[in-house]
Amino acid sequence: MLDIKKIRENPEALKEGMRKRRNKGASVTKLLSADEQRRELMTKSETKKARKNEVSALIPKLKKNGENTDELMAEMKITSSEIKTLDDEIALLDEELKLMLLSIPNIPHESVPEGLDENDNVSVRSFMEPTKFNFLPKAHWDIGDALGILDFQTAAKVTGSRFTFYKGMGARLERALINFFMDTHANFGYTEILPPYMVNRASMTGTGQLPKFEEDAFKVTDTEYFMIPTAEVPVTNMHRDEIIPTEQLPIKYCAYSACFRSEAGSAGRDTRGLIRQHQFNKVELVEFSFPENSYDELERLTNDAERILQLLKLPYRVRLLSTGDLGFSSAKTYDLEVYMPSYEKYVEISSCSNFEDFQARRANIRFKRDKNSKTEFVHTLNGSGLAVGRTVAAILENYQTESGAVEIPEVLREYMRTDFIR
RNA sequence: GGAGAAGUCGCGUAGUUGGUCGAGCGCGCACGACUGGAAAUCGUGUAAUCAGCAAAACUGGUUCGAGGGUUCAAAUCCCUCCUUCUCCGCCA
Repeated sequence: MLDIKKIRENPEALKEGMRKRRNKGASVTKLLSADEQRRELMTKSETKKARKNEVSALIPKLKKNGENTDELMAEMKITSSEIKTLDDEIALLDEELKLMLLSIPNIPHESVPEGLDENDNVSVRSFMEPTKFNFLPKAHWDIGDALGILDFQTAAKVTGSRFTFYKGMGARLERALINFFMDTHANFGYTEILPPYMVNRASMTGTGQLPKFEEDAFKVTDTEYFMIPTAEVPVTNMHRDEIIPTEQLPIKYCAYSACFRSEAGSAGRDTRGLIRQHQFNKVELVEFSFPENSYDELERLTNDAERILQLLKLPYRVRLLSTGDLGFSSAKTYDLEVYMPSYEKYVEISSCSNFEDFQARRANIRFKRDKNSKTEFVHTLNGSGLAVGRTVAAILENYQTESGAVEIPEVLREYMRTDFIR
C-alpha cells in the first residue's frame, strides 16, 4: 500500500510509477477526490463530536445543581444522529479508498529498467557455464521416472495433476536439500522458523496476496483460512501491528514451508515435471530492515540465496526484473535462474525482492528510532533460498550421467549418505 | 466439540448501581535532584493514530480484545465474533 499523504503531495510520482507498470487500474483523480471528500466530512463530524463531548461533561454538572437538562439532551439526540450519518458516509468512503489503495501496485525503484515483460529483464551476473553433455541429456521427469524416485502418475490418481510423489532417494534428496538450505542460512544470521501453512485474511492482505489475487490462492472451505502460497506470508505477518524495538533490527528469518498455489492462469504451461506444482517446498528468507539500508540488504540477501547455488555448483544467472515483470508488491526484484538442460534455458529458482514500506504499511509493521522520534515503517525484503522442487529438478538434470545415474553434489553427500542415485 | 472464567496504557493491577475515566496505583523505563561515584530516596515525565497548521508547539477527533446495538452519555448494559485459561470429550 502506498502512502495517501505522499500521493496527495505528489500525484505525478504515482502517475509516473503506474505508467511504468502500464497499470490502468489506478485512477489518481478518483483517489484524490475521495480522499478530499473524506477529510471534509471528517472535519464536520469532528466539530460535532467536540460539541457532544463538551455537553456530555456539562450534563452531570447541571444535574447535580438540580437544573433542567432536557433541552440539551434533545439537542444532543439530534447531534448524535447527525454524527452517525456523517460517520457512516466516512466509513463508506474509507472502504472505497482503502480498496483503491490496496489495488495499486508498488512504485518501481529508479534502478529498475523499464520494460514490457520478462524479455526486458537485465542479466546482472552469472555463475558457471551452462552444463554440457557428451550424450543426450534427459529431462528430470524422465530421470525421476527411470530411477523410481518421482511418481507423477500415482499423484494424479491420488490427488490430481500438478502433484508429485517423491519416493526413496528422491524423497531423501528433497529432505536433504531442506536441511542443507536451513543449516546454511542459519550460519549466516537467519533465525529458523517453521510457520503455520494456513493464514487468515488479514495476513494475506498484509503481504499483498489479497484482495487482488484471491483466485491464485487455495482457500479452506468453511473457514476464513488460506493455504499459504509462500512462507513469506506467515513470517512477514509475525510482526503485523507491531512496533519492533529498534535494537532488534534488522530481523532475519529463514523459514521452510510447503507452498500452495492454484496456478489458475497457467493451464498448459510447464505441465511436466516439478517446475509448476500446486504444492511445493521452499525455504524463504525474510528480512525486516531499516529503510535506509534496505537496498544494501537486498544485495546481501540475494547473495545469501546465490550462495546455495554456488555450493551446489549449479550454473545460474541473476536477472534484474524490468518494470513489466515486477511483482505487485515489489519495488525491485532479482530473480535467480538455474540452468535447466531439458529446457535448454534458465529457469527461475529464486526471487529476491525489496518491498520498501509497501508491505509494512499494509501490515502496519513499524519501529521507533528512539523515544522521542516518530514511528516509521520498516522495510521488508524476502527471497527464496531456494525453491526445493526446482532444485531437485536442476540437480537431476545437471548431475545426470550417461549411465542414467545422478551424482550427488558434494555438499549434499553427508545429508544423503550416498554419492549417487542409481 | 461441550461447560465455565477472563481479555484495561511495556508488565501487574484498580475501575461493573452508566456521567469531569483515555483511564488511578505499583513495577519498569527516561530525565532531573541528592552523592566523590553508586545504591537507596525524592521529583518530573511515560501510548498509538487521524484531521487542522508550512511546521514543532498547539487544537480537536478516535482507540479500555474486534465489530455492532441501547442511551443525551458506555471501560462499565445488550448482541456477535476472536483469543486465553480451567474442566470434560476427542486426538497425532
